[in-house]
Amino acid sequence: MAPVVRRARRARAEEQVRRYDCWVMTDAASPNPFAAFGARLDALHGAGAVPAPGVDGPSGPDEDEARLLEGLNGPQREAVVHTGGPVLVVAGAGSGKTRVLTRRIAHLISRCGVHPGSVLAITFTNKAAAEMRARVTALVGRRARAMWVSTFHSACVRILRAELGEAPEFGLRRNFSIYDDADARRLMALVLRDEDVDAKKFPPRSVLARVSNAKNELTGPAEALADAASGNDELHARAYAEYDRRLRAANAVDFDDLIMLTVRLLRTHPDVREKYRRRFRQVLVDEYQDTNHAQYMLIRELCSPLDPVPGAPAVPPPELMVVGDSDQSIYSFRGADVRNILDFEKDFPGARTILLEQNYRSTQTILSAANAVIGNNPDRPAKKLWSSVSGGERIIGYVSDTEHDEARWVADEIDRLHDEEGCKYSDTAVFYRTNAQSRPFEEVFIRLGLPYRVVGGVRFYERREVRDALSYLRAIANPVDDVSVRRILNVPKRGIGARAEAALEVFAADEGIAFTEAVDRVDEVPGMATRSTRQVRAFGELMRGLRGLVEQGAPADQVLAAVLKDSGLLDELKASKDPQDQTRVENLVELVAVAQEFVAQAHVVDLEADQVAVDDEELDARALEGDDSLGVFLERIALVADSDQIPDADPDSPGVVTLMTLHTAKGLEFDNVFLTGMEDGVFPHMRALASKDELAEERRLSYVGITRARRRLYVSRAAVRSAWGAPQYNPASRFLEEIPAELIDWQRTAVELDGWTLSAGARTGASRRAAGASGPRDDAPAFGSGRGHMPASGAGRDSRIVSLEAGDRVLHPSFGLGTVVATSGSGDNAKADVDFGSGGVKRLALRFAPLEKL
DNA sequence: CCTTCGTCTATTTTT
DNA sequence: TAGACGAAGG
Repeated sequence: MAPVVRRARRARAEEQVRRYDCWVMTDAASPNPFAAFGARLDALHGAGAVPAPGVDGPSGPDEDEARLLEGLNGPQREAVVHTGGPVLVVAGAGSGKTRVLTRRIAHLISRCGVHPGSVLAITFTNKAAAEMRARVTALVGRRARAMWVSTFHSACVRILRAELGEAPEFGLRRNFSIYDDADARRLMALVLRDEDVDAKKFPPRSVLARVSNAKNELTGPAEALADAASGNDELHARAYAEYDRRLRAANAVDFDDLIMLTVRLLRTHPDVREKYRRRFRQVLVDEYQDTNHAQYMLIRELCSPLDPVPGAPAVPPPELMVVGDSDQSIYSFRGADVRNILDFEKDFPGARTILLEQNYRSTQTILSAANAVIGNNPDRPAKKLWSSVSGGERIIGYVSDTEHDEARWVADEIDRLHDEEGCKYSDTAVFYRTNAQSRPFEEVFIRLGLPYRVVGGVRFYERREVRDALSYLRAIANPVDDVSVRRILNVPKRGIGARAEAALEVFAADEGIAFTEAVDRVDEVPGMATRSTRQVRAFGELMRGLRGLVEQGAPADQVLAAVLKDSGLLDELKASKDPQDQTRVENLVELVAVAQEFVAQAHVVDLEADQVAVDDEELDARALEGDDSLGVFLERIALVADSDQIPDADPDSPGVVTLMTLHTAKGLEFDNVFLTGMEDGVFPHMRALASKDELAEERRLSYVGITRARRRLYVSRAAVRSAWGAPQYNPASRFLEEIPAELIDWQRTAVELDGWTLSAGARTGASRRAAGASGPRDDAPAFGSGRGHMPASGAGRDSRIVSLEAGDRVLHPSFGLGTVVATSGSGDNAKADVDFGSGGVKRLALRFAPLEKL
């Protein structure tokens, strides 16, 4: 890099650090979950609605048909106007499905006389929901507000809160808590401990995963027990039953319950079911390929024919449109079942299928790469995306020495795009497979003063102090929520230890009362030290005071402020000398700001409600929420997703670079996309290598990643990557090799050095060799810019293996990366069976084999 | 009862 | 690397 440029960069970096550093840090740590809801409010005010580029311009309620169909291709048009039966829209990446969905809703409302309140649109994230609402509002005006546009989970919460009165047998009241994963894990850990289950053998996490699967299949605990085919199954079923029992006792549900219980409600209460079938005449589901069985059944319940009413005219069943792409199914680990979309025509007889194959997003080069990669998946309905934008720049590839160099290269290239090509930072995104990979990027970006934002990762709402504060709120809103109460019992430290907690627990169990009640009756609890008794009593006082505040109608932000102050949580952190605690204070302050914004927006919505004629049912729903500021706030927080936190691009600012996992990237698009960590073992992930199905899912993930790019796609990998201490030498991702070579312009490639794959910059004079087999090889210049990279460690193979055991990862000069599956013999006869993946399993004598233990 | 220190182990993706 | 957990000392 020329000195002048470097100096200029330094100056700019300093400036940007000044301008952004603080901002970047706090913002990365504290996303505002209500950004999405802000968009909705903007739309209501007729300002800042979010039209897609060149589409959906502002318009009035008297929109005429021609206008709604303008700019649509044949199949899109058909999807918009089709009525009279179920429709499946198979929408390839970038084929304009959001446009189809929004235009269809607008068309239904303004041309078909469909009442907005009878539209139910389900999206994958709150952000997508907010955007859809805004775009429909831009087309048909504010009457669109009566629509239900939400995620599966929010829609179910809404139905449950409204209808639980009809179903006392569920044992839930309307103010139920929603447990997230961490809460659920905590509860399951308690269950397993009390059942004397060995936590080593059955980690709460994995037991919970099975419970989750069962719920996604709509299997209850009794049924799970009946189906149990082994002692193992039985153990899980019993844990499931007890876990559920305690959830109900705490007046709480987990994520999976939201769906399962709603389905059960609709199945067992015909009156409720009929009510919603009558109400929702038009049902639209986005990302249908990611639905699980429970969600599928929910849709079925909602869209099946109505019971005939004697003497009344027959009401036709609700109309259903689902939109999806089986090639973008990337959530099967969470129970998503591609068969839902593949079997749609079978499940909904008379269904029409419409294919959207024209891509409006990417260049043909990018699409060719995507098609080539996804073409390697077996059992895939043939479809080929094509672009009207022919050609396009070649994909740029880069092999770095280490993950730090990779990050450095990415940062330099982003800078170049910004300086030379006039790209805004917000036009660029960096994707990786796992959250842990964000770190090197953050380090380099901070150093260079590149403004960035990490989406996901250690999330704001998962931070300890934030969870503590929220637990207070939940314990206030739902006093029988034992998990929350116990979490905060001794936070901040108030001298209530494990002994006291156990005594309270035993008392609660004996008396059959909630933990909170045991706290209130602490004087009766046997085995309490007087000292502890006093502390527990003070805690009870505190909680009663805070609940009193809510009863007086205090809004969420005030309750939160009182919690932080009265509990001493804030004081404890402020007094701490641990520098981390200062960040915690900032996070709590940020949480208060979030609550304030929530309250302010709720207020605006209320004002709107006064001005706009809203239909009765909308008012019903509002009445349910209106008096419960705290409850609604908690619910919103529980249901925010990572991708909800992505800021809308502001056309005037240079914006920030977005860093996120490939999963989070679904549904988004950027001019410039960096696909990083393209290494076998990283992406595709190690754990997926063994299974065909999982590998296919990884490939779909790569397809999703590639198709996020509008104009430029970059792929990169590191020859050496350190993961938990030790360096890993990962071979090139197989997905790289599935991209036709002529589409990639390698700016830097790897060479093979005595069997070691290293990137070009690591060559050390003597033993260099031409580019070998294990990396992408091409006509690229061997090495350029002379930035003085040093390989992380020498390529020497110095250590003779002393011992190996199953599970160790090893490197062999010709077979490559492998995993030890078994060992045999000892001393000079020691042998190891090593699985080299595509190279097969080899039995190697340790005395001779040039193995390197990693 | 709380703190501290050491050891251990886990690292996929998330509504 | 870090975060979580357990043992032991204050």
